[in-house]
Parts: sequence; C-alpha cells; structure tokens
Amino acid sequence: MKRDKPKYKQIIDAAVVVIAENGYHQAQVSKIAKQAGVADGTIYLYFKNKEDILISVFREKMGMFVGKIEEVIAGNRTAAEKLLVMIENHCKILSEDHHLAIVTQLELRQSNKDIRLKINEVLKGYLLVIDKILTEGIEAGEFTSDLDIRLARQMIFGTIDEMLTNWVMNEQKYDLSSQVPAIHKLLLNGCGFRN
Amino acid sequence: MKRDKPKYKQIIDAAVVVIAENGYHQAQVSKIAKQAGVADGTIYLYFKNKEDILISVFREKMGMFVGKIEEVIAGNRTAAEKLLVMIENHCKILSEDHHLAIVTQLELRQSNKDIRLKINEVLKGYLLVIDKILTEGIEAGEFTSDLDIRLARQMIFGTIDEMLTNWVMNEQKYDLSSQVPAIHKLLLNGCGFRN
Amino acid sequence: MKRDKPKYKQIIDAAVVVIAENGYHQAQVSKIAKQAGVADGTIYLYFKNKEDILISVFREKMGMFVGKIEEVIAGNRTAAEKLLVMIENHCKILSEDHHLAIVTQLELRQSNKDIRLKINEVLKGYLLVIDKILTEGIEAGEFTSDLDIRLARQMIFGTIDEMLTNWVMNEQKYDLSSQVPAIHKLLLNGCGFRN
Amino acid sequence: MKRDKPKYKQIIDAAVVVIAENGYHQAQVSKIAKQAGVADGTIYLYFKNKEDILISVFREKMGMFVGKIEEVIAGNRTAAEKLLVMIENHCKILSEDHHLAIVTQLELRQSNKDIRLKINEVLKGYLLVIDKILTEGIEAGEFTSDLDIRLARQMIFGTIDEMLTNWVMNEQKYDLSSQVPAIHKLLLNGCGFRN
DNA sequence: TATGAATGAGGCTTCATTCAT
DNA sequence: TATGAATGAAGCCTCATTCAT
Repeated sequence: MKRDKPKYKQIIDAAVVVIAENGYHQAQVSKIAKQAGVADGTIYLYFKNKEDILISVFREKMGMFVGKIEEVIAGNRTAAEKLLVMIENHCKILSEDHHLAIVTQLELRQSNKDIRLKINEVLKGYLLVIDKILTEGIEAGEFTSDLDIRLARQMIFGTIDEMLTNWVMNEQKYDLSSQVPAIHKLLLNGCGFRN
Repeated sequence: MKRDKPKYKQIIDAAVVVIAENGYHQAQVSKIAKQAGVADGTIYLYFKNKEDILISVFREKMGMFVGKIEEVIAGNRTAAEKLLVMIENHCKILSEDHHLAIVTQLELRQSNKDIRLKINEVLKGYLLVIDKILTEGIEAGEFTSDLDIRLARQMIFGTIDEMLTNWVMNEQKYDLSSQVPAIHKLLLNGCGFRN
Repeated sequence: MKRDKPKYKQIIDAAVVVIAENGYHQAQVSKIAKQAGVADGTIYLYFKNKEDILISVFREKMGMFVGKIEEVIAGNRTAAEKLLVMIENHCKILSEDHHLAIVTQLELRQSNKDIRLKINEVLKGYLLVIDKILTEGIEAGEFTSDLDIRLARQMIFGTIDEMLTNWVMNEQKYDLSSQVPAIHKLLLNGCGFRN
Repeated sequence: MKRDKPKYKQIIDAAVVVIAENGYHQAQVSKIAKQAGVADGTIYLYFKNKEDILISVFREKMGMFVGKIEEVIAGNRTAAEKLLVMIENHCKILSEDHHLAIVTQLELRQSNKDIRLKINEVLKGYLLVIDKILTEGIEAGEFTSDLDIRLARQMIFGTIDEMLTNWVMNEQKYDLSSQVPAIHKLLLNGCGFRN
C-alpha cells in the first residue's frame, strides 16, 4: 500500500508546510516536491493529481485528529465531560501545530467545490463524534430531550470552528486553552444542560 | 459617483449570477461582462480590476444585508426578539436569493487572503449588530451577566454560518425558516437566557 | 486649414509634454487630450489617428527647427562658419526646450518602422541643409574636393545626433554649448578643412 | 548554466529571425517559440520574461561582436589600422547577417527605456574598444594630442551607426564594404590623423 | 464643433501533468 | 522507482477609436 511508504507521508507533511507558509494558491506541486526532497514526477507515483494531495492532507491529518479525540473521550463518562475533552484536545492539537492550524482553518477553505465536498466527507467522522456525545447526553438526561441533534451539532461545530478561525486569523496570538471552559459552558447551555 | 450609475449595479448583479452558476474560479471577467450585457472593457470603467469586482459584490450585498437587519431589529424591544428577527431575516434574504446564498456561503470563500481580509472588514458591520444585541441583553438581565461577548458572538455567528453553509451545500433542498425557532432557542440558551 | 487653428497647436504642444514626461509608450491619447484640455474625441477632429499626432509633432517642431537654422546660416559666408552656427543653433534650441530634447532624441525613436519612415521624410529638410553646406564648402575649396557628400552628411548628422543623445541620456546635466567648438573642429577636420 | 544549453541559443536565434521579419512590436513570444520549435512555456525555462529574451539577444550577439572585433584588432599595430579593421568587421558582420542588421539597427531601438538602458550597458564594451584605439592613437602621435576622447568616440560611433542605419533603411541595397575606406578616412581626418 | 462613455481585440505568463531516460 | 525537461491551455487588462448626443 502506497500510504504506508515513507515518501507518502513525506509528501503530505511537505504539503502542509508549503501550504501554511505560502498559502493555498501559491502551493505549487513543484514547491511541495522540493520541500519533500523528491522530483516533481515522483509526486505522481503516490498521488493521482494535485487534488488528491490536498484531500489526502486533510484525510491523514483529520484521521489522526478524530482518532485522538475518540481515544481521549473514551476515558470519560458524562456527555459534558466528553464535550469538554473534545474541545480541549481540538484546541491542543492545533495549538501544537501552527502549520496545521493555518492549513485547516484558512488555506484549505480556498479549494474549489469538488475538493470541499470530499473534505466534508472526511469531516463526517468528526461530526459523528459530536452526534454520539449529543445522543448520549440526551439519553442520560444531561441535555434537553427535545434537542435537534442536527442543529445542535451545527452549533457545536460552527462555534468551535469560528473560534479557531478567529484565533488563527489573529495570528494565534492569544492562548486558546484559556477559552475552552467558557466555550464549553456556552455550548452546554445551548444544549439545555442540567446536572 | 460611479456606484450610483446603473451599469455599476448591473455588473455587480451579473457577477453574482456568474459566480453562482459557474463557481468562483470559473467566473471570468468576460463571462461577467457578457452576463451584464456590456463589453469587457466597460467593466474597467467601473472597477479597478477583477478583485475590485469581487470585493464590491460582497460590500454592496452585505451592506444591503446589514442595513436591512438593523432596520427590522429596531422595531423590537428585547434582545431575544432582536436575535430572532436577525436570524429570520438573514435566512429570509438568502432563501429569496439562491444565487447570493451560493456566492456568500461557498464561492467567495475561495478567494485569496487579500480579498478575504477586505471581506472581513465588511463583515465587521454584521458582527457589531450581534455585539449590540448581546450588550443590551446583558444590561437588560436577559443574558447571564458573566457572558463573554466575544465568545458569544463567535457562537452566534459560527452557528448561523454553519447552518447556512450546510443548507447551501445540501442544495438548499429543505426549508430554512422552519429551523429558525430551534436555532434561536439554542443560541438563547447558550447566552444563559432567562425571562 | 486645421493646422492654423489654435487647438491644433495646443494638442501638438500637449503631446510633447506628455511624451517627455511619461515616455513614448505611456503617452496615451487620453493623456494628451487631458493635457491639451480637450475631450478625447476632439483629438480626432484635428488628427487622423495617433500616428498622425506623432508625425505632426515631429513635422511642426522640426519645421520650425530647419527654418530657424536656414535663417541663421544665411547670415554667414563660409561653409565652416555655416556649419558652426548650424551646430550652435541645434544645441541652443534643444538646450532651451528640455521636453523637446527628450522627445526627439529618445522617445520618438521608439516608434515603429512606418512612423520612423515618415519622420525620416521630415528630416530630409535638415539633411539638405547639411548637403548645401558641404557642396558650398567643396566649391569654395574649404573642403577636400574628393569628399563623398552622402558619407560626410552621415558623419555630420550621426555625430551631432550621438552627441545630443548622450547629453539627453545623461539628463542634460552638462553644458552643451561648451562642446560645440570641439565638435565643429572634429567635423571640419573630417571634411578635410583647410583655410 | 542555461546559456550553454542548445535550446538557449536556439531561442535567441529564433528571436532574431522573428523580430527581423515581423518587427519589434509584432514579435510575440508565441511566434518566437514556434520559430524555435519549442512550446511557449519552454521559453520560460530559459528566460525570465520577454524583456529578458530581448536583452539576451543583444548581449549574446553584441558580445560575439565585440569579441570578434577585439580579436581582429589585436593583429594590427597602428590605431589607424585598428580603426579600419574595426569598421570593416562591423560592416562585414552585419552584411553577412541581414536579420541581425535589421534587429540591431532598427527594431531593438523601439524597446522601452528599461530595455534600452540594459542594451546601453552592453554597448559600453564596444565604446571601450573605440576609446582604447583613440588613446593608443594619441600616445603614438597618430592623432592630435588635444583630441577630446569622449567627443571623438561619439563621432566614430555616431557616424558608423548612422551609416549602417541608412544602409538598413535602404533595405541593404548597396554594398557596405565599398564605403569603408571613405568612412575610415573621414574619421581619421576628424581625429587629426597624420602619419 | 465638442464631448466622453463604450467598445473589443490581443498577448504574456503560470503550472499541473507527462514521459523518455 | 525516480527523475525533471518539456508541454500548452487559458484569462486579465489596456487603450486607440467611434458615435450618439
């Protein structure tokens, strides 16, 4: 499998660096190849085309992302706690990788509709995690029973995303983690939380 | 003033149609000119360059937008009511202009950093409306007094934006207005609403 | 006759200023119209097209030029004296009109072959003055009798032209008139002068 | 080094042909590529932009030019002889390459100020050759000791240039070489030659 | 005569992708 | 597998000229 070979990951990582440092529209295949230390043509032994690189970037990084979040969530019992560690870890991962933060919050959004549709496919894993927390929360009586899961999910995802995008656009100047409790509380309230 | 001449608006409207129907990256100046019923060169009597067209589209439409919302809000007393009519009208305007919905929620986001920075300038007007509602709500005791206005604004804007983007990406198949009360309730709860 | 109307000269003079200050390729018709204080379309009531403006600039200015030189030459007796006052006056006219110097020595040379052929037609008047001096000089025994008039004319014109172009390219920093005696002597020697 | 690769010279030569046959302003990059037998994009692997092609044409050809002249001059002893072979060879090279003659005498002069400044840099090599001949001639007593080298250089260069331009504008109809002795004599006289 | 808004043709350059080695 | 030289399609913008007023 190509995805297991070292050059595959090498190219993905190079793409993240190049996109973060040059911007989406200035991330030419030749720049990515140079950053990865391979020839332009070599890229095409591992990826079908440029679009495939971009989607793969998102899939690989987001996969790691969702995996990590599912892992940490598992160690908690209540929906409220799970929501908290989800937000905490989301913020933590992006805080620790500034390049990745720029790429996912700003640059990859400039891609065209086709690519964004495929990115949305990848995002579904994250949305499922949210849905699961919401379902559990309702069942456990933590959240109001008339909660519209789809809308609540949009609130949770939209709020976190907006907060992160603002943070990145402000050049990641302030500390993200200090905002987590307040955001958590806003979202819990939104979901009609009572304990 | 050029902005008052009929051809200015004619070109802006043509741009919205062309971008919505062809996508951001396929919206060539020549297509916009053709749609507007003018020669290519005529575009440049009213706009400095292509970037200027795109920013102007956003500014004109968003300006109308914020103006409309400020207007309808003025007729209401409580922050909760104001928030409701704001969401209602936001949804109503986009529901009535599918092309505009596609352009603002999907296509213009593909623009480069320069254009997006200018678009963000325009968006500030909308964010100020939200802030005003929040401040009034806190002062009136409708919202919890320890509400972080910046985070609450990010929640409100992020949630509405995410809801709208989902709606547009689902090809505007379902009715937006029916979701407004539930979203309104989610956001009110988030703000610690009590009456 | 159009050439006698005030706007004709007004446009010619505007063209000299615009070309000198902006360069040949940046001298748009609209700039010339603005400088002349007329509308773009008015230009075309006095000139067939842009090429006609440029050729007219050269014809009007060069005509004045050759007229002036013929006039001052007439007051002298020997070919050597005539050559001297010709060079003196050529330098004097350009020294007194920096814009004209830039236009004739640098900018109009960027015109295409068609225009340059027509400019050469105008230049013939100047070359005839040189030829006349040379013929008189030979007949009077001042110049060597085996002088090839065509080549000598090329030497005289080429030398003066090169000197002037160097002066203009050096931003007219040094005094032209002080070089006249030395250039005069070089050219007289070239013609085999003896008195 | 790109300049040593065969395609570099191939494109330079194609540019000379295209400019000579179509004129400076009709020498599109695509025409040059076609004449060179390469794709349009290939041009940009060897040249930064169109301006770079034009300057390179002049530098390569003029470099060859000055090199050749320095070479043949070296085999002569007196300044008068050196001046003669310089003129002879200048005429010979252009006589043997009609395209190059058109390009250097007529077409490249239509370029804008930036390009001409860079062309002038290249020309300095030629002017230095002239200066060296003049200095040697004065030291050897062949030329008058009060000769102003700068003005004499302007005479020599201006005269040769004017003669060549006339020849090219007359469509190279007459034989250049037959004029060389007379021009040589004119210039020697101008320099106060005595042997 | 005078205006000036409108026209529309034309070319340099980038960059994803291929393929001979 | 790996290379990297070569390809070629595609679009923004300028500006001389016209013509309805």
